[in-house]
Amino acid sequence: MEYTIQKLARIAGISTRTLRYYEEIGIIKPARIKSSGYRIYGQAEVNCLQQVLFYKELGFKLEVIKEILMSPSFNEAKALKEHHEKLLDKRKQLDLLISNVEKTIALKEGRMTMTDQEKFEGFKKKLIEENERKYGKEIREKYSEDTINKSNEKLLNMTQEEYEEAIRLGNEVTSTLAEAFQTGDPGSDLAQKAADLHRQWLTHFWGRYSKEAHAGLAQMYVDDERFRVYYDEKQPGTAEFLRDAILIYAGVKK
Amino acid sequence: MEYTIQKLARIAGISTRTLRYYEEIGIIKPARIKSSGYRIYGQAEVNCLQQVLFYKELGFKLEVIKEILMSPSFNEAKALKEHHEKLLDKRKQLDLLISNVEKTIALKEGRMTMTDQEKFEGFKKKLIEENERKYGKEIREKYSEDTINKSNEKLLNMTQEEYEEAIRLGNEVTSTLAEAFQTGDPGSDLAQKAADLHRQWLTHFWGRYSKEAHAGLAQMYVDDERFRVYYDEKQPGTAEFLRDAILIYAGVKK
DNA sequence: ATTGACCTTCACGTTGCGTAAAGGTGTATA
DNA sequence: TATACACCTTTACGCAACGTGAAGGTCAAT
Repeated sequence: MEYTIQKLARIAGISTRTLRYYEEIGIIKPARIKSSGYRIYGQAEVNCLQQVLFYKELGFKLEVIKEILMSPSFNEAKALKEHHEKLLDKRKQLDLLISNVEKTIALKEGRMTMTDQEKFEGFKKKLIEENERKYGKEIREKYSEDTINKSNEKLLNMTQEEYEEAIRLGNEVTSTLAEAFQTGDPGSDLAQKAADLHRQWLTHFWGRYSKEAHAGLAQMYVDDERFRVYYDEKQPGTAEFLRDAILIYAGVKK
Repeated sequence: MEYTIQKLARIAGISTRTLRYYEEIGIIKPARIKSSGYRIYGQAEVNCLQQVLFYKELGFKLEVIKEILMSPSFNEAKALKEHHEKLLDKRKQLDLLISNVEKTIALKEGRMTMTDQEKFEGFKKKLIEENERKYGKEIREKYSEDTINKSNEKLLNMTQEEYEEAIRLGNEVTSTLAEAFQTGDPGSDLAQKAADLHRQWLTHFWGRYSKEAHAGLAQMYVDDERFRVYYDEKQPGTAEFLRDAILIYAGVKK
């Protein structure tokens, strides 16, 4: 049986380039070459190629395969064992690498969360300090020490996820409120939704909820200039609107 | 602190070529370049290089390292985990390869020893059969059945190493004998050495040694044409010479 | 004669540098 | 000041095992 280069490549499952390359480095030569220059391979070449591919699958370098196949005196058993040793060394190296990468991942993860934790903790503390500095005295006067302390404590004990949820809720309150403000009606569904969101937001900081406290806070939003500015910033009257919505929500007003 | 390319290479433990290559592929650029064209690196570059080498040790490709270091938004954790996955895949591949090589070694060894064993066993059996066919009757007449059977049994139980040792000894007997034959004196040191080697050779086939049996065998080498031809083949008179040497060695002659 | 599949050689690209070659620069010393 | 010597520069080939064209010739069938 005779094969053209492509036929041999197909039965061997390799490319014609590979066959030409093998010829180039002297591993397999065609049985003969036609006058047209076409390579013609015979059965012997098929067998040889089989051997080559076998050793290649075992990860031998082509130069070594060439040596093995070219000189029958070549100690194949020795070559196999040496190759085996080399592969074991390679695996050792690889294991070391993997272990190092794993260590790095653990370390980075540790440091990341550490860093983030630190940042987060620092952020929360700063928030509380700022609250204290800004509103401390007055709030402690208006609300019981207990409420404030619990609020701060809760803040400090919040996980990052909880914190982010609280922030998200806060933003939702703001946006819903802005939208509801357009209706002009603190009793409207949207305004009541804003009030509800505000309650949810509040419970993230206050341990428990009471209509009275909620209503009281709402009133404070109007009474205290600093809070009022925060809400009125974009739309004057928003603080008052929120207070009314909350009062309705809390059932102290209709 | 400013560094020339070689100084930086030295503190980093790499070559200047490597630094220039890193510059070529856009990983590290010198802080500035002097009018002479000399590259000058600063502290920032030292730090950057440190990062590069760190990732390189973890087996990252330079292109990936570049991405990691160039864009701070790059998800390093993800890159590490992907890399980790790739390394695990690589190890799996390697394990498979090693297992295949091991199987091949076992197979080849198995086949080799099997083949050799088979060859060897067959060879031994043929030897005995031949012995029986050639000399059987007569030898069984001259020596006891017991001696013959024991000899054959011993032959069959010989390991390949023992067998090869016996062959080797046999060859040594022949060569030493040929050399000793030149002296013309069966009592010479060399002839006695040949006799001793012959005894050693003999004990490989006979379980135990006795001067009498040795002397008897020696006599047979002369009396039996077939044995005599074997020894006299290269030098006529060798069989007789060996017999005399053995008789002296065994102490039955002086 | 033309198509379309197949063949040829030549040659560049891949990865991470090693290793020259050919020639300019910096600095210490005779 | 000349010179030696260490250091610098750019350019470019080499490595392993092919992949991937490009440019052009061959074969078999229509």
